Amino acid sequence: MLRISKLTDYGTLVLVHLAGSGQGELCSAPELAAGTGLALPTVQKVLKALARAELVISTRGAEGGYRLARDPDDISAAEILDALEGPVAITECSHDDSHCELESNCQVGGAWQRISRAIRAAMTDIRLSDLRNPPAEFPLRYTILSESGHAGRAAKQDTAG
Amino acid sequence: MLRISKLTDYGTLVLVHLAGSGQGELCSAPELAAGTGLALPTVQKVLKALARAELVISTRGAEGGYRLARDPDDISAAEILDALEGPVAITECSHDDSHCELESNCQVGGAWQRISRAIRAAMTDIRLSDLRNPPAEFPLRYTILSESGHAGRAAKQDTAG
DNA sequence: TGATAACGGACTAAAATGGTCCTATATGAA
DNA sequence: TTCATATAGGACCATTTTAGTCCGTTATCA
Repeated sequence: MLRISKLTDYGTLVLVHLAGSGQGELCSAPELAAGTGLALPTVQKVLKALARAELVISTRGAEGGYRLARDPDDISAAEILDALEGPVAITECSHDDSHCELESNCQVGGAWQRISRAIRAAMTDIRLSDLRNPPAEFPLRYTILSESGHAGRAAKQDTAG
Repeated sequence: MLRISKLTDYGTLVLVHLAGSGQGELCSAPELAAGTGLALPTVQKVLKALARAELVISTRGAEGGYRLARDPDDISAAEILDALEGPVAITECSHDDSHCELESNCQVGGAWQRISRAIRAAMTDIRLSDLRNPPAEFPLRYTILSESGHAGRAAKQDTAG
């Protein structure tokens, strides 16, 4: 369905929250969980990934927590995606050794690549700082691309109530 | 991982093959399976979805088969995706009745929407006719968006050998 | 009437995802 | 030193999604 995972969505939420707390400000995972309304374990998982990707910087120990590694203007949606769901691939193909077995028939590869690049370009253009302003003109429920269907964010965690 | 499914990939392959066979030309599923190197059941499944989406037109009975419903220039990658993996959503959210529970915290929705739109625009620009020319400058194995990783098309079907 | 082919759906196995939890390590304060 | 708090890095399982196959039915042509 070409959808981003919930983890990525949560991660964005967390990053937005972090961006709203001042650059040098430390936020602990429990604080962020409370602030975003997400479950603590989930927030912890997301933060670990973000820290590994060096989008946030962690401080261990009591009074520890997380802060943004860079200016919100310097973090792109593409990076968030990379951090939370790995590199963005369009077609799944061969491993490192051999080419795809259909190669002779495979006239499509380059085209999906063009699509991929366009997607990535679009995501690189969007910065974390852009994500902070809630564009009120959007009903929020429709995060869908095509004409039918619906989307939105549903949290099942009990802490979300 | 923001990847398209294999079915979509296969479908594109089939459509490209169909586009290469002349507009009015009928191709049966077995023919297309042989032509693309994909397993017959898979090709059948893909063709059913494409027929339902009216990207191809089917003719039943002996001597039956499939042909493109429109000019290859009139079929976009976005339509292929819609046909084979449903509408393209970015965040999964609430169902029809209620908004997402995080709505008050959810400052992100609109932004993912912008990304979605950019993605869709990119995919609408790419036409089936574009997919036919194998851009030789691409090594074909790298259908990946970001700097690391690899991609390609791997067929495990025995008919692909 | 029989062969061929699409149609619609069910079904299973494998993989990805979502979410939680556990142990180890680091830090600050009593 | 010891305790409380936090991050780090996994393991773990339930659920969902995806991939792929197969079945019975319907339609068309020879």
